[in-house]
Amino acid sequence: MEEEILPKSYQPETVEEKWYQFWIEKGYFKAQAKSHKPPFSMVIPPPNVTGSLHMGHALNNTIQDIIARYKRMDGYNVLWLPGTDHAGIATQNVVEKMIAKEGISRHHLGRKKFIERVWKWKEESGSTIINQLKRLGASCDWSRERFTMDEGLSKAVKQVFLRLFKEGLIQRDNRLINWCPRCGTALSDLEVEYEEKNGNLYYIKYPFVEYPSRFIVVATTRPETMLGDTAVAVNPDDKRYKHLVGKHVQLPLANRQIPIIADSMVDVAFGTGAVKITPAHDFADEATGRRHNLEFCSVIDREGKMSGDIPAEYIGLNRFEARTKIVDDLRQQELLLKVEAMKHNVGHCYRCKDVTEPLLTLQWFVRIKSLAEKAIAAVREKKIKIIPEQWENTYFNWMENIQDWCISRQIWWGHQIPVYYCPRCDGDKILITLRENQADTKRLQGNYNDFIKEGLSFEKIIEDIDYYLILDDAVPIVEGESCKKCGCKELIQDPDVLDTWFSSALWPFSTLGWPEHTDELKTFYPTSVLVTGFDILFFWVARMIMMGLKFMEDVPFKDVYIHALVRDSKGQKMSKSKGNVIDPLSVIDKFGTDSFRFTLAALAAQGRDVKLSEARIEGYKHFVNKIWNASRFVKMNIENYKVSQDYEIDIKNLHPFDNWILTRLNETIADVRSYYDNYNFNDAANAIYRFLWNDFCDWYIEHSKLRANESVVKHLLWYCLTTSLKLLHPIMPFVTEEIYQRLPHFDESIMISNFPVANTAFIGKDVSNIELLIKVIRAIRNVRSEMNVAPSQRPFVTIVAKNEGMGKFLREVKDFIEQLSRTQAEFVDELKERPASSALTVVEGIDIWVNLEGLINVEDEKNRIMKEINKTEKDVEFLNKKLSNEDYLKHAPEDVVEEDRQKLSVYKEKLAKLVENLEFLKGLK
RNA sequence: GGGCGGUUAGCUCAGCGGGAGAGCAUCGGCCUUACAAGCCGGGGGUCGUAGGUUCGAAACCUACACCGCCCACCA
Repeated sequence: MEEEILPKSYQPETVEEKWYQFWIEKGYFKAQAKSHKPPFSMVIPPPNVTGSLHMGHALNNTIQDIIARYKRMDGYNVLWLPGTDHAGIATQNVVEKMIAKEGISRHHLGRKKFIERVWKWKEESGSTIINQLKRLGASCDWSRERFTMDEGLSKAVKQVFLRLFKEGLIQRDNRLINWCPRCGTALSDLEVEYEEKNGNLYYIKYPFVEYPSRFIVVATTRPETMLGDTAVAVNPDDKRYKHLVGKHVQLPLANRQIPIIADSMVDVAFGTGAVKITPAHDFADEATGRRHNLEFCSVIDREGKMSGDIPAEYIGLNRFEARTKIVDDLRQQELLLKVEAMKHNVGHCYRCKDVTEPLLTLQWFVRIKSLAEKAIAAVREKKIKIIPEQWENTYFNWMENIQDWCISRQIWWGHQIPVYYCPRCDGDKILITLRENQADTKRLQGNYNDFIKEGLSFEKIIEDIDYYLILDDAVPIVEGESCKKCGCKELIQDPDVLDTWFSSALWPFSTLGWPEHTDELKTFYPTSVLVTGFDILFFWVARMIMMGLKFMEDVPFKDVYIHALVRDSKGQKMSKSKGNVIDPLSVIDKFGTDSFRFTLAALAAQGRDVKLSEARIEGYKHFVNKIWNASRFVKMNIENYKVSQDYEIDIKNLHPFDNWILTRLNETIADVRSYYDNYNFNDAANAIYRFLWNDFCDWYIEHSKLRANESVVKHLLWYCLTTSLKLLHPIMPFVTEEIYQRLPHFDESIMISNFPVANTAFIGKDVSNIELLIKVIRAIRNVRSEMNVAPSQRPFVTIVAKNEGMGKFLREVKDFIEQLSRTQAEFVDELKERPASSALTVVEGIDIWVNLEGLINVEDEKNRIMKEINKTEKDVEFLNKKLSNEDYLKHAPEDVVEEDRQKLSVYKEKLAKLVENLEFLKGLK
């Protein structure tokens, strides 16, 4: 069964790979689509398929693995479904950079070849992060690994798009959107990061048409957009400008005339109180423009260059060059009044950090309001619990102010929008072609079903829509499909792809086989918990809730556990540019996976960022080693003992130490269970740490050296260790398995053993006797240390205690006192005469005299006892004061007061003895 | 501008109405036959500031300060 003696220290590298393979081979990670066990499911937040593991992943997946392993041991049919995300823009950018090294761009390759290239890269690098997750110990059901662009998920995406479209929830529209000139695509509002930058506020003079020598002055941070101005706005209540509303000004440089309009959006106090309005390049101005029916004049193109109906000298300049030139030109024409430095927020692309540009373009949008309302309700009604709860506010705040979601991206890597256009037909009025296979149609539920029952009614509803939409389902659309109007077969698919987060939003049900009605969906949806960082609360979590409610008519998960960010030891965000990135894999190599995982768990307090340092991980490596050595001890001590699972402990006649350790163990089990259940992983980690180290090792093992031949001790050494290993296994899977296998064990693996259940007989049991014993031993050790008694010395101690109650108990455990305090003890009922040259310490009314003969002088003892007197005096003073306060006695609960009274009498007694002893010492000279 | 978190020992944090805690670091003593990656012991804090509630506040309330996030169309 188990091997010989354990090596002196734990070597992670030799065991981790071995056990991971073992678990996989045994199929422990696999979930059952149908099972008599209760289901428990999680879907992994899919990492970027071409990415590699960073600290955020490590924390995220460690937490999920802790939950998965705990629940599995606790009897659940656990599905932890893994997978990766195609990560549209991010992946495309990576591959573009790669081919740029070969001197080519994606446009050289063409769409088809480029996408082939990306797939190739995906095939090459896609396993990197999966393998890294495996090194972390992640117990995902790898047989169910999914990818957001695999066949099944693509089908789900198309279904969802079609249905949302048919319900009018997806629309195509010409609106102002955030555009990244570098990536060449539209972005959703969320994909723009605002950063405060130093900029200028330029005051520009716009001459009146009727009085060219007079001006209205506008202030702007973006003078280059003035070429697209179509109005100047003032506040209707602004007395300075009231009379000018309706007049026209000459737009400098552009040679156009634009009106002065009144709009309450204008802040009278800011700048000059007159605002240039550029509806095609500013979100606020867009709204104003729509309110006033202004012209939308685009002057910046998709590459961020000046274009459109503007003077030739500006055409082709990039935005920033144009700004410089326009300011110069204005200055030359004396139209620039002044320039003030000003900080303002500048939007950046979250993928490439280029400055984003509001552009007017034709895009696809999800009308999200109605979806959001249901998603808000689900959280309000606690159908979904967000943990920690404080995030609910953030969620509500965002959801209640949600804007339509721009889902089209002008890139190539992703789910191409399943919409087709007929190149021959009249551009603006086209029919819809819809095709689905019959089986699918039958399966669809609810409104949708009714909706498409008759092709006619559907066409009627959408007859005003000006494009073709075809569900590219089982059969490729290009083959055999034709335009219903002109019959042409050369339909062109919309070139845009969907926002990556569109497919991610379907993840909890698309990965379970939707739109098929699978056993997996039935068993595992809704999933039990989603574990994620707060940074994708809006990107992902909120959208999953909306889509889940819409298409599954149920929440996608019951709990959302939101964990913190991993930062460096100074609390700074880890980033490549700062050079403070700690690579999880190198940490694993250096310290082992278990110490790393334990560190993450121990630091992952709810609502706090994780400040990670290598020193910390190294510290917990010591803990791993401590467990290892405790196991060595246990193993050596049970060598010739046959461990039995059925060992019956005689609860009524337990040795006090056994009673104590079992009480501590069971309390720990109950605590750890509750901590795991409530996502308090740091508390769980600390509780196990304390039990194993401070209780089991420091006291139980140490005391057991005196009882080494008792079978109950052998049993309990094995039992307590094995049980705490099980508690720890979710956090430290490898070392716990290694030790479990080397000790006598009754399951094939610790992974499939039952998670410990607390024996209620030991919860809250009175163990004050051992607690007193520990205090006595500590007090003696304290005296020894303070008086510099060498550890090799075994002084006599005289303990004054009647042979009844606690005194009797202490007499019974004399051997342990002697062993653990390294003394020779004698007990007396009362002192006949003061022991010579001894130091006195008092514990709960029990006098303990440590004989220091030949070891110490009187002066040292005087000093020591003075210190103890001072401390005790303070205690007495404090309690006296408290107990003489009438208000306290009147208001405080009985038991609190009673406790204080008892404490006071104990302290007073102690003080009297100490003082008496001091007086004696003084008399000695 | 709105919102959320934080401020407790040198460091990282727990405590969230009844005498200030842990780990690490530090100091002193130990190679005591599981473990020096260890054992034993010590020192160290007017719990950000100012008010308030209370018999009693690190904890609850109100302001303020500083740090960190998130959201927002002051150009």
